[in-house]
Parts: sequence; structure tokens; C-alpha cells
Amino acid sequence: MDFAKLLNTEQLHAVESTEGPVLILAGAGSGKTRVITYRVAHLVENRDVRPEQILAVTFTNKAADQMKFRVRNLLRAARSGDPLISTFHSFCVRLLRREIEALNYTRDFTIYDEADQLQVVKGVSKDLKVDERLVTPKTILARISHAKNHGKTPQNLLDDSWEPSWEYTANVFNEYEKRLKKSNALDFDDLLIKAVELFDKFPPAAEKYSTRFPYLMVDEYQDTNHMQYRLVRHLTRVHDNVCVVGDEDQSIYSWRGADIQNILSFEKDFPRVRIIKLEQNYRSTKNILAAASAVVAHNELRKGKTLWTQNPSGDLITYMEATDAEEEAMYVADRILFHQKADPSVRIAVLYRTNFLSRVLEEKLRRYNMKYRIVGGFSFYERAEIKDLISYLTVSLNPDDSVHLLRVINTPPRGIGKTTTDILEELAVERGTSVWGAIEIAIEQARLPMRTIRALEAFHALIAEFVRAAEELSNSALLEKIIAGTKYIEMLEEEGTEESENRIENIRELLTAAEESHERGEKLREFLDHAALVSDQDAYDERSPISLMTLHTAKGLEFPVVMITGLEDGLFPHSRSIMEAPQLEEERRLFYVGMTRAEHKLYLTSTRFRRYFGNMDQQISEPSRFLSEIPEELIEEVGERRRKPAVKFEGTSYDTVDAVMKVLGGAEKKPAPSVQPGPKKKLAGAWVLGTRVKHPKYGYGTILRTEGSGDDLKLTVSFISHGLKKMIAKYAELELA
DNA sequence: CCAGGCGAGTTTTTT
DNA sequence: ACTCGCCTGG
Repeated sequence: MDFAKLLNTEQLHAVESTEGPVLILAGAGSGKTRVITYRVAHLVENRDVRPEQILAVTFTNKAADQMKFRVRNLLRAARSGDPLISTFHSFCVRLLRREIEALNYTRDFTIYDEADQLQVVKGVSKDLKVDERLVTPKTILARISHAKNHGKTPQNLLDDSWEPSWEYTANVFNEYEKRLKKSNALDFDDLLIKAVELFDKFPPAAEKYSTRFPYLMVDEYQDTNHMQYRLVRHLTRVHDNVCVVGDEDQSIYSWRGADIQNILSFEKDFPRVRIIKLEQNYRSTKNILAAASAVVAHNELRKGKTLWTQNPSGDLITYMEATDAEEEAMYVADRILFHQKADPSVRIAVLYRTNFLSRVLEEKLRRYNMKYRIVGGFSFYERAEIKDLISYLTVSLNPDDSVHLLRVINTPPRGIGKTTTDILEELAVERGTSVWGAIEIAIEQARLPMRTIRALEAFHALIAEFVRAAEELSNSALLEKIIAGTKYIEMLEEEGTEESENRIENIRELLTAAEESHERGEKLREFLDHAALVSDQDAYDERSPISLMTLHTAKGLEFPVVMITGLEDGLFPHSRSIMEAPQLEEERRLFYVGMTRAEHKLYLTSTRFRRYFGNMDQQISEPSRFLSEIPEELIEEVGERRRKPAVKFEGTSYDTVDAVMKVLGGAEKKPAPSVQPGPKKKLAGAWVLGTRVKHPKYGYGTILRTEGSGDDLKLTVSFISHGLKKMIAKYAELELA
């Protein structure tokens, strides 16, 4: 196979450097996936490596699937096998399903997702009487996860504890680990940790797998955390043919434990390393690339690359400042229609920092009957009815899994209420058993009301029957048995709401998924592993013309047209990130990632007013500081400018109230009259949220609040040098500034 | 035991 | 606005 014509010099170099450690610093849009897939093909076709000797690790299933697809197309048919292309987590699950007995777990362990973990933490917190005003279960879980990923024990936390909440954390952590063990369950972090532990304790196992995969590739290396790093070290125990690909400018997962140091110090870990920089961008126009590069250049923590492109300059970047989220959404809809008119097959991405921003966008797009797809948010497998049925399936393989057993113990209602489950949980802790074990003890002792015992017996028999059935039935047949045995659909039918109709529909979809998995020859275990490890990102459908997603989810994707919304200080960069320089840099990288998704056209939008919780007060927002980091000559600004009043009109006080209502997002929906302000300095009706004003004594300020109307209109103004002042509009000698 | 009502807290990003 | 946990009355 001859790659020379298909690749540039650096890419070719990367593909042909097959022996020894290689670090590929691949800038955005530099053909990274191309290099990886060609490198696999090169190994197989030209270096006589058998496909199954190659292991390629990615972060998302989506990336893995995509890579598999491309490799398969590249390799000639009728090969002995396929390379193993997998996510870190799936790889570990496969490994542990074979080897975990060495660590005193059974191979039937269950995987706990975040919701499951939270259930455990909540339960433990309650039992240990943790003061929830000091630390929420969520915070505790975050701390536990952080500790685990950094190899810390509960004792370590206790030793380092400097205030009560950390003591609570350490104690909950301790009990949390016990309960997971008792449930024969591993959380997401454990999947990596136990794999590393296995290799640490049993070097021959590490050697076995290192030998089995003489060629290792890791994608998105900048996102690896400490455990993933150690796993890579183990897998390179008997060789050092490791090729990692990454871009420190796209490191956006430090909050999840990703250690940017892994890529920055790869050279130290593998001294023989060859470093190859891919700096030619094939994706974006010159203007987009220049703007993105200018932004990320503000970061200190980087190796520094200079991306360049032969692509045309293209359009300027368009910036639009909207009054509020509604107007922003209108603009998004308008631009989508505009681009679709020009090219019906255009693909457009609408990106935002946080999931809740999708709501307004969705509403508008739906109202205009535009076909869009939302990627992320809650996935199919997070829906209550799906989680319930998955829980039944899970319990059918591992009834000791207490979290999932408790989830379904009274769903549908069968007379086992809170009192009973509390007793069972207590009993389980007392006897050092699972809840399943506790049920058996309770039945035997019969110290509960007769009615409860009967209910428990019935439940026990039901689950026992599912356990038996799991051994002989196919995935879909077992699922059908569960649905029938629990009368789950009957329960939903009784509700008779539109919502419950939907749920039934979802269940049918799950049945189809189970059937398909059965046809692929998968066992129940594999079906459940898949369900546990699918992620939001995997839901992305590249055929969809309009995709809505967070910036994080957009990583790795590209679109002809990209719109980044909500570019407001406090939202993006997020308020929790602006205090610390490293975190602010990560936000900037996130912006960089977003910008570099665009091929031809990039839109940036922000709003002057943003509503945060429900219908509560709107907050005035400043444009994101990142906007000013883009060279002015690369941006064109459309719409009203911030310096002008938010809503422009002259008129009666009735109109004033009306306009205020609109700005406040009140019920009145009729459009505000938009008459340009005259040359007059004073405008009776222009006192609207966000208007910049000048006061003879206090100087310049911004209107933060309005109350009343007409002559009674009261204003709260924030003055730059005099702080907040409340005044009556009629008497205050205010001018528009 | 359970349904329905009430109040609090919520929204950073996710394998 | 929305969800979730807690409380109350049947």
C-alpha cells in the first residue's frame, strides 16, 4: 500500500514510525484520525503485523466505532482478525471479566454508573448521619472519585482532613467501598483502578497482555488520567511500541482527573520518543483558524504549535449580541434557515457551555418545525423505565447488587415500602450481607408483619425465577418475561397519560435493542455492559442536519457551520472557573475546541439578559472576555450594539411597562415597537433594564431593576463609582449614556 | 403503604 | 421551571 500520495510529509512520517515510542502532537483538524487509521493499515499491510496484535484505545465508543469502520475499509478483506479498537473503559471491562477473580471479585460484577454511585453515597451518608448542610452527597462523591483516581485511601483522606466535612467524606468513602464490594459492583473509576491493581499485583498478567498487543495506540492522550497512564505503562511492559496522539490545546477534562502533565511529560517517560507535530489544518478557513489560534495563544500552559492552512480566507466570523435568550434562539433559527436555503444538505452545529441552554433553543426550533437532534442531555439509558428494566436484568445476573435490587424492589408497587427497605438495609449492614441476603434472613426470622413477609416472599420468588431464566433465555426473551412477570407495562397503562405512552414506546425500543443484541450473538452480560458504557456522545448522528450539543460533546467532530451560543462572562467562561488561572485556561481551550469545529462559517452569540432559574430575575450579562481575544479585523458584528438601550422606543408609560415585561420575560408576548431613538438626550420611556445612563452627581451607571410605571417608575441603578442607588425616574436627572 | 402537596435547591463540563 | 425529598392524611 502506498501512502505517500495520500499524506503530507509529517503525516507520512507519523504513519511510518511504527517502532518505539511516538508522540504525535496533532493540532485541530490536522488529519489525526486519518493518521491513526493509516498507521494501523500500514502495520498490517507493510510490516506484517497481525491485526489482532494491535490495540488502539480511544475515549468514546463513537470514536472507537468510527475508527473501526475506517480501518475495516482500509484493510483488505479476508483478514485473520480485527485490531482491538476500544475505549479505556470497555477494554478494562473485557480484561476484568476474564481476570478479576484474582482480586476476589466474581466475574459477574455489576457496573455502577454515576446515578448508582450517588444512591450508595446517599445511603451511607444517611446511615453515618452526615450533616448534609456541610457536604452534599454529590460533593462527597466527587471527592471520593478524585481520591480514587489519585490512589488515595479513606485513611489518607482522614489524615489530611482539616475540617469536619473531610472527615465525613473519609468515613463515607470507607463504607462506600465496602458496600460496593458487598454488591459485587465496580464503579466507573474502579474499572480502571482494578485493571491497574491486577497488573500491579500480578506482573505476569501485565506481561501477558503487553505481549499480546505489541503495538499500542492511544488517542486523545491529553485527556488521560493517572490510572489510564499507569495502564499504558503496564501495557508497554515488554515493548515500547506506543504511539500516543494528542493536543494539549484541546485538553478539556481536567475536572475529571485528566492530567495534562501526561502529555507534557511523555518525553520523560519514554526517552527514545520521536515527536511529530501535525500543524497543517485541513478543516477550517484561514479566518477561523487565525481567530482560534489568537484565542488559545493567551494560554501559558502549552507546548505551542503554529497551525496553518492552505484553505481560503473565507467569511468573517459573525458576532451577534441578542437582547435575551429568545432573541438569540430566533437568530440561531434564522441563520439555520439561511444556510439551508443556500445548501439544503448543510450540516450545522449549535454549541453551548451548559446543557440547560439547550431548552430555549429547542423550543424555538421546534416551533419553526425545524428538524434538529440534541446530542447528550439524558440518554436513552438514563430514562427511569429503562433503568428499571435494566436493573431487573442486572439483578437477574447478580441479585447481590443492592443498588439495583432496591431500585426495583417496589417498582411496580408491591407493598414493600420504605419502612421495610430501611429494615432490610439495616439488617444487611448488621449481618454483613447484601440486601438480597437480608431478604432471605427476614423471611426466615419472620419478625416482620405477616403482610410484609408475604410481599417479600413473592418478590424473592419473582427474582429467583428471573435468575433461573437468565441462564436459559435469550436477552429479549428474558426481558419479555420480566415485563410480564412484573406487570410493568400494565402499571404504565393504568397511568394512561401521554407520558406513560412514551414510556411504553421506550420499552419497546429497549426490547428491539435486546433482540438486536441477541442477533449479534451477545450474552446478557455483554448487553448490560454495553448499556452501562454507552455515553451521550455516542448518540451523535452525522446525518443529522442540525445538532445541538455542549462544547465538550462536540470535541472530535466537524461541521461546515458552527454557532457558539451563550458567550457571556460567568457562563462561558463559567463563573466557577474564572477565579483560578488554570481553570480559566481550560475554559479558553474549550472555546478553542468549539471554534475549530467550524469548517466554513462560525457564528458567536451572546445575550444581554440571561434568565437562570426559572422565571426568577434576569441577570445582566457581560460579553465573554474571550470575545475580545479575537482580533477585531476577523469579526463582523451584527444586530444592535450594547451601548444603545436594550429596547428602543418612544411612547406612553404603558409601552414602558410592556417593554419591561418583555425584557423580564413576562407573559406579554407582543413585539415591542422598535422606533429608533431620536437625537434627544432625554427619553421618557427608555428606562429599561440594562440601559446605560449618566447622572449629574453619580456619573455613569446601568439600570438593574425597574419597579412601577409611569410617574411612579422607580429605578435601581448601579453606578460605576457610587454603587447601587434607587431613584424615581421622574425626578432623577438621568440621561442616556 | 402510598398519593399528593409543599418547600428547597438547582445548572458545568462526562467516560 | 423543574426535580427531589419530606410530610401528611387516608
